[in-house]
Amino acid sequence: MDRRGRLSAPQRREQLLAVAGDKFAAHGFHALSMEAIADAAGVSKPVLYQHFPSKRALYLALVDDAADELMRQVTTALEGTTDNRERVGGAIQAFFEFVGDPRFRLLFLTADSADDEIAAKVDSAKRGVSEAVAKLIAADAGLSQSSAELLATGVQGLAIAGATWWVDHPELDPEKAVALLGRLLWRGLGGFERTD
Amino acid sequence: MDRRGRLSAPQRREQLLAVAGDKFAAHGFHALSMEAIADAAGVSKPVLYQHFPSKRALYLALVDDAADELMRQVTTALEGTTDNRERVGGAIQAFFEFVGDPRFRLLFLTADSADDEIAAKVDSAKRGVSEAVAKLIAADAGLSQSSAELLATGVQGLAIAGATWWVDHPELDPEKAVALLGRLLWRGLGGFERTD
DNA sequence: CTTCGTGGTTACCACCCGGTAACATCTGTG
DNA sequence: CACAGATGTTACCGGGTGGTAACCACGAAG
Repeated sequence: MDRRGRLSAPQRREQLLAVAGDKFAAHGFHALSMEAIADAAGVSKPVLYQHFPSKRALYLALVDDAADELMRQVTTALEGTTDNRERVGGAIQAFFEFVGDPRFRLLFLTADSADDEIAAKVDSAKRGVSEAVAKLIAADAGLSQSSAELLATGVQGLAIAGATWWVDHPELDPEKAVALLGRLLWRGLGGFERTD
Repeated sequence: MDRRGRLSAPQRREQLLAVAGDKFAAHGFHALSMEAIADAAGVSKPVLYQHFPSKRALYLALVDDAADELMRQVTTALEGTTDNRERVGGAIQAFFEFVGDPRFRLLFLTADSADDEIAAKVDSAKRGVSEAVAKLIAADAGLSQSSAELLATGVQGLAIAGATWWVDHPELDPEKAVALLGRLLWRGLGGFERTD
């Protein structure tokens, strides 16, 4: 096979995507140079350009990938049941599972308007998720489309914030964290008052 | 007075801060050059360096400013009443009012890890707000410190997401939007289900 | 009218970074 | 072996950007 670190084209491409995802998530689009990515992958710059025509194209490939993956996980969670209380918990859990993936940060933590095209793609990815949630809310709560979108966007924001907080505070049991956020979303803060 | 666009040092400094805040909010840290800021202010680059020793220093000044202002508005809203239901509405309204300020985006939309020092400052600003909320939650709900922090972070995420969504959808009456999010936070999604 | 402080400009440097051309090295197959 | 094709590397270019040195213009005071 391939001794001395040489990889086949598809393998190399996968590795580069993985490394680039990691690094972009950690440093953001502008702060990370193509040479840094190449170095991190143990390879030289032209190899990178052999697989991706430009820095933007590389980033876009990662964003596309992340958007698909997130959408898959969320819709799976939402379609897994018809009970809305369960849907809430399932969707939050989907975010908790996805938050370990560096691509998550690419979508939600890197608001860095790297480029108009990139920003548009990130936005559309977010909108995809929140619209799926908004449809359910609009249907089951009888709210207007825009009201439901507002709530869905808020819910998504809560899930993102909660999940990313948990990454930095793993001392809290993830199941408990999901349960807490689920209870907050379903019963509201009022449900926590005077629970003694 | 001074004709021909010449400003006194303090006036110029204020103007530069305002312009830089606007532009940084729109483009992010890395994508915006010092020359672009100077141009937008109708002035040449060295003038900028006359007032701020470096690009980072300029950005940090803006972040500090934004953090103070946000903290002031939120604590005002939280201290204005002892009724938690009112506190929720007030805090959300504070975010809606602050969201028009370009400095808001500096804190919440520009996760662009521009620099370790900057990232630390942005994080501590966010934490200041969420800890204020967490204290109230911990006190009134009898939850552990970490659980309360998780919920507070989630609440903050919801408020940010809701407020920024509204900026792009001004067709929804802001008072109605605040009321909807407040109801969601207080009563939960369960409170929206059709009861007919 | 000179002089001095202050607000401003032009022109430049050094460096970094995206992207490319030319060259080198390995592997499989007749 | 020969050689063809794919995998990688060194070395470079051109443009943009943070930051600076040197110089200019105006107004007030003696």
